[in-house]
Amino acid sequence: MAPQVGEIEASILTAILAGRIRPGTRLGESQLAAIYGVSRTKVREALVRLETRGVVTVSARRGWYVVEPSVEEAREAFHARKVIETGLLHSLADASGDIIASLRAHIVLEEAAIAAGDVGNQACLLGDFHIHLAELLGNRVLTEVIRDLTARTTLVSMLYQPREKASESNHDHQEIVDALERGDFAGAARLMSAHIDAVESGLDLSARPDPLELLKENLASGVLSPSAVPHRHGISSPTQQDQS
Amino acid sequence: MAPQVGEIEASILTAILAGRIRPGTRLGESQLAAIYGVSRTKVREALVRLETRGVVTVSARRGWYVVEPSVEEAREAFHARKVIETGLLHSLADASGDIIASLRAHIVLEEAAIAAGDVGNQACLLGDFHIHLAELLGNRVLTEVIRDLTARTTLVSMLYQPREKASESNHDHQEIVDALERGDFAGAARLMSAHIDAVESGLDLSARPDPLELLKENLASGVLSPSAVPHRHGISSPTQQDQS
DNA sequence: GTATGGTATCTTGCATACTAGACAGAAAGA
DNA sequence: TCTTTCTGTCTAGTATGCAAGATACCATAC
Repeated sequence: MAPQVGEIEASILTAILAGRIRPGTRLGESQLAAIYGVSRTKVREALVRLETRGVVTVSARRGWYVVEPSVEEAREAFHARKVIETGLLHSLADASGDIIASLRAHIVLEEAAIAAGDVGNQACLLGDFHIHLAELLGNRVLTEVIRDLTARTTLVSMLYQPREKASESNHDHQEIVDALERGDFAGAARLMSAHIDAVESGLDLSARPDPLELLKENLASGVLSPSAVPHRHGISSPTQQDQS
Repeated sequence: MAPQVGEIEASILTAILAGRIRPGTRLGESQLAAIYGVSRTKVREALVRLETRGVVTVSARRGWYVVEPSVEEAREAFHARKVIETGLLHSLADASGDIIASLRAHIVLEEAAIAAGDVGNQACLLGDFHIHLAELLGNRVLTEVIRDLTARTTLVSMLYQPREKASESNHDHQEIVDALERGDFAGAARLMSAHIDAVESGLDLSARPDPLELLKENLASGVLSPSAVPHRHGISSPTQQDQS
């Protein structure tokens, strides 16, 4: 009946990655403890682990929140992914037929989710492609790293992107697998780099500036006229997100 | 007086990386709690964080141990480092004079530690070079990743290498910085790859086979004569290491 | 009507108490 | 003397209780 720490961790993580919990959402220890039917200790351990993975943060005596990556962090995460994933493809010597088949099967899943319009599942699956790719290449350490980085960029997408250009990503994935099948690993790496760039540039990294940054701008603009105060944004409160 | 969780985490980690605590050493919760003068809760959180970083493992109801990476894990860690660090160097567009100067200063520190014969400090500094390099390139996410991977390979070195060929590594580092100074990033990446390969191949990855493997060999050799049982190895007990 | 100050409540932070399981050593039987 | 079983002790796992602090709300004064 009582779930393990790992299960709680996974449950929270998938809820976040599927978009059921938005960045900035507060995750109260007692709340979660009640939901999972365990004591706060277990919940705490799960949250600590998610913190080391860069998915949640704790603010002392205020609570746990799903991270809202800054523009800077977003750029770094994308850059990190580009470095690692292209490096991985470059280091490849061969790709067995099994791997190609497995990746193609995954792409079919993506297409199905896109056709069904299942947004949460879409985001999950599109991220999973990269994790799946790393898994198939057999290095568990790198897989772990890519898994966490993908989680981060998925969070970034949620914050800065109105909606994911799912079919474009899906198309990119297909091209990458095509290149792999041809044995053109350098080409695959190039496509991967372009793909991650495309996802990043598809975001509106200026759409959601730091509240502090916004304030500073307003203060710098001389007289603080009432109309300059951005009432309608209301981004200073982490809990303002509706969680419907 | 009472140290923070982060301080405890760092303290344990540096002790491990400096070789003061050997792989396989047991880390009892109550023991550590007494040492740091805090309750088990804090120690536990520190250990959980170190676990997610791949430095310690917990065996259910038996205790926490400094990880003893298997040969497989060792290979994966080195491969991961090669992929990431060469990818990082490849993605480089320029290297400012400040960075070069900072790296050269670090290399001087390495030389000093080698000259002084300070083995623990040597291992630390040689690993730090890579972390320092990542830091200077300005991506904190990648730096974190490289930091953890370096910790892993340092552990591997402790297990499988009688002693680090410190001066060779130091020489490699110099060559990498030279290449960076010339703006030859592809060359630097090539040197880095060779360097990591050299460190890996310098290890005796067959020196410390799995206890299970050893047992299997002995069982396969027909009659289990008493002399065939490797008493003097005693690798089944994680606490047999002297901790002088 | 607005601003300010105080209080009440809710949050994590930390320590302690308790539980269950694993291991080791002793004792009993073969 | 060797093997097996049982029991005591030590371990992490978990829950709970209390304390410190931050936020939010309400009352009061201007």
